[in-house]
Amino acid sequence: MQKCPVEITVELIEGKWKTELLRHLLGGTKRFNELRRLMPEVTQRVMTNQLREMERDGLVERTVYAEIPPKVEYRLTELGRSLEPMLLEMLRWGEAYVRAAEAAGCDRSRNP
Amino acid sequence: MQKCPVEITVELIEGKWKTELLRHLLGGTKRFNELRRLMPEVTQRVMTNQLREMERDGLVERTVYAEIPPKVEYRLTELGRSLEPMLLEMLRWGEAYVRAAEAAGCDRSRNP
DNA sequence: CCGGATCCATTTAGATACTG
DNA sequence: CAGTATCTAAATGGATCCGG
Repeated sequence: MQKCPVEITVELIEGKWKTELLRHLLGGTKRFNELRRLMPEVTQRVMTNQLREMERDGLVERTVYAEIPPKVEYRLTELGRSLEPMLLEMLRWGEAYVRAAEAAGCDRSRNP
Repeated sequence: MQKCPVEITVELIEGKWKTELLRHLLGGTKRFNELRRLMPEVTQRVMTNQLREMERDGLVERTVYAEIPPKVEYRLTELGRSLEPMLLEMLRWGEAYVRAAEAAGCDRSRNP
């Protein structure tokens, strides 16, 4: 059976930190430690993983400069930038959801 | 720190079978075994879990009829139905992605 | 500065059997 | 018919240390 494109889309952005990374990268090219400073809660290993997955998926480009000290830049590919309108849709839906869920007293806490 | 609404949106639909369940439920109310027949690869336990999570999140309504044999219906709430336009956006983006990734020879296989 | 190598904790899903 | 109960497997994320 052929996998639904919606599912494919979800898989591309469902890493724990990917949407935040995408948000920062939509603002322009960033160096590795720049991203680390923007997201201090993420460990180095996990951040590398998430970025490499997005690279493999064709959303992110990685440029290594042969310098001492090393310098590595991450930027969105055209495909990555093409996510923006969809992410905005998701943002607006999410905002509406939060309002609706609060109004309905829906408890979204994961620890009952 | 406040969690990004995009991230919230992703969390609501990122279960392995949730988008498929949503697709079926967008077509109308379904009984439990009806869903099972539509998705034979999912085990009972997992299907129950995913449906219950979506119920807790306010996307799905569950109606139990006090009959023998039991009858349980699942249907989308208004909030759940409000996902449709966003899911269509994601569908269209996903389709474009697949075409672009294939054209670029991007290997998305998870087992190198 | 960037990240690889290890080891561990947690979460998620699947297999299988049983029940009101 | 529509679950629950157990057990196990796999995936994901995190902590920590090491290296060019």
